[in-house]
Amino acid sequence: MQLDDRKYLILQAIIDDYIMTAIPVGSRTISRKSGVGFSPATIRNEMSDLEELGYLDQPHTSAGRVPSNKAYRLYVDHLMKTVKLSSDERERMHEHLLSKSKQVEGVIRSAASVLSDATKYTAVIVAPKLGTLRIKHVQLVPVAERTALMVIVTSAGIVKDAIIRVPNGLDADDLYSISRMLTQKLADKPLEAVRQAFAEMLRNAEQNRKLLGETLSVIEQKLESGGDASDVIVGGTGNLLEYPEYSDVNKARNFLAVLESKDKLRNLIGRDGGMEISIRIGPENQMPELSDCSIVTASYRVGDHSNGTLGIIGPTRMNYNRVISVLEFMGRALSDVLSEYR
Amino acid sequence: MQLDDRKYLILQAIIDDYIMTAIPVGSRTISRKSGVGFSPATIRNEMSDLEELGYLDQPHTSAGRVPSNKAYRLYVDHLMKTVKLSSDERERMHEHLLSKSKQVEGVIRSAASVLSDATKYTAVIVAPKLGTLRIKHVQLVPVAERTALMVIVTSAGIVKDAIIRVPNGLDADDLYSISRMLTQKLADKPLEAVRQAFAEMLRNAEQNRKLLGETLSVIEQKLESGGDASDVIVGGTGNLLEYPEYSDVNKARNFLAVLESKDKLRNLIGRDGGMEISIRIGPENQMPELSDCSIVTASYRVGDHSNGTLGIIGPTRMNYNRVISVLEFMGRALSDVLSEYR
DNA sequence: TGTTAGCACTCAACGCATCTGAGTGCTAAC
DNA sequence: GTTAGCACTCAGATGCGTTGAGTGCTAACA
Repeated sequence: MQLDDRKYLILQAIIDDYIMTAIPVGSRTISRKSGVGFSPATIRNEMSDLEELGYLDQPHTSAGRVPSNKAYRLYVDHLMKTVKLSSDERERMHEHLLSKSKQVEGVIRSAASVLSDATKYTAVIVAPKLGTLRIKHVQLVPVAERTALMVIVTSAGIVKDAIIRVPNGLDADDLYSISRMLTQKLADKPLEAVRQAFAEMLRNAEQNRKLLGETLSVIEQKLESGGDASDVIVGGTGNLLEYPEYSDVNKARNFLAVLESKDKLRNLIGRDGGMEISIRIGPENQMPELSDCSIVTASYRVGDHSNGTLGIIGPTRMNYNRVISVLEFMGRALSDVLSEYR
Repeated sequence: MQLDDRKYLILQAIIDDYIMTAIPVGSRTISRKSGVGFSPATIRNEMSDLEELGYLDQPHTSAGRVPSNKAYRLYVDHLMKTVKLSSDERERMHEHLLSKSKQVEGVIRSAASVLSDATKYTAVIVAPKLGTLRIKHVQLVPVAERTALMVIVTSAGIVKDAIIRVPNGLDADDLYSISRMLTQKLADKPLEAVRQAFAEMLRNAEQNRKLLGETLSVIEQKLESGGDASDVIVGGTGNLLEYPEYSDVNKARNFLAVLESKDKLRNLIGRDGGMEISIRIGPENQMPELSDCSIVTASYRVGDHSNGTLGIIGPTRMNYNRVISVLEFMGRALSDVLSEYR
């Protein structure tokens, strides 16, 4: 059996309706819709076919039909018609995005809150991986006896820090000159070159080998690691509770637990860096806790080589349409705002 | 009517029971408890008195009694017997606290997760206000045309940054020397002295007045403002859903909304800096959304003058006892770990 | 005089039967 | 190929009696 135009039409109508109402859709409902000129009986026949083809599920005999994940996949790939955001709304979002700023993290936070407000789902934004950025400045600041804080500033205006131990007998001035040396050697280099510079420095170092060694290993670790908890920012945590599919407290708790483990989230959201828009529906996101959620992600650019990810997590029956528009817009807006800082 | 020993005993028994079960307590239940040698009838009389005195409420005629906020207040002030944490448990918490570290923020995050795990409620930790810390280092790093990132490192190893505009004609070297100057003038000064130093610098500055002006105003703003969103860290968001009082989705959503607005949270948790342990029960915390929550806070020290706050938010029938023990312990532990960095 | 047994009373919660209506599948007519 | 008609299904709402934990009151007891 093949999908003809009428089947597409009906499937689309069902999905559109279910996305809005979350209640199983009956043949009468579809029949009444403008644009569909068939009687309930005809629709029923088609629905029966669609169910056999795996696009619809029926919770129980006397209920309407519910789109399957396969149906959503078809929907986002072919059926969905895209809508544009009103310029008014774009305006508002852009404004809100700039409202706090002054800090990269602040901008990202604003973005998360704009995203979640605009979509009514949960927003997650992952900062670009340090390893893909370039170092701008390294500074060792003595904070206590034999302890210093290492601050790394990257090209995107992202700042990372770590506490390191300092060997005896090094005073503030020593740390300053080491900082200057590190900055000179490492500035504007991509990760590969940084590693090379490390090796060279260690070879040539007559004194302070130990400190240099530790410093470099911390930097390397920062650059290579996926990132830390502050790189993942979540907005609209509570939004999911709006939806009937999460009125089950247990489900809600599972969901919140995922939102708290930033590492999982980073893997989930941050993984597809390159693509424009990525949509994962239900089980496609490989995570049993989120098997009835969909995740839509886009990316934003920071500088030339590096990008972060912004994403929306919502029920599989989410308003893909709108979510995609919002994500596309915010991806661009965020890129613009952040490259101002670069 | 006065509270005699027996009334205290019974009230305590009722509260203890209700804290554990969350179901209204009947006279039989109390009568059966070891330590209370009276028949249900006697208990009933006493309960009736306690209700008249405002310590107990009755959801409906044929239900047991529930402690009122007044009762909880009496409980935490006089009735509650404190328990000690097992050394085993202390050990485990301390270990977990050190597990990530390397960064002040990382330690605080760990602390939040330890707190929420240990209590099964929601934990909030507020970093010390910048204004109470001392500046260790100021650095202006050029990140783009006419734009620089200002990084401020404080004595506690806390790092803040902000984007600032740079007037035309200043190159990296200029920014470096200005950084050095700022660091020299501002290092180790408390807020008052910093302000004075500002004034003096501005008076003497022949060139770069504009940049200096902006820089200083940003620093001042950072020092005086309550802080930004990253200063408030929440753990165990989902824990509250464990409790029957939050099985109402609406309540849960309200609660989550409060946890998302970091400003409100900071006001709520960070307000009583000085006191050892502060307990606010229900309406005492002046926030309608949290009128059936209790908030218990303690503080941790960073350096000599400065302290942050750590707190637990839970239902009014929370296990005050345990929460207090855990907060006291973690307050000390956090102070210890963070002063290592100082 | 304080304590307790006894008893009638209350009322949320539970189980159970019934009703309702949205929805289906099938058949026969158009 | 489409549709009207009809019997059938079944979750969810509604109504109702039962249950049992809990109370308050009274009278007897130590």
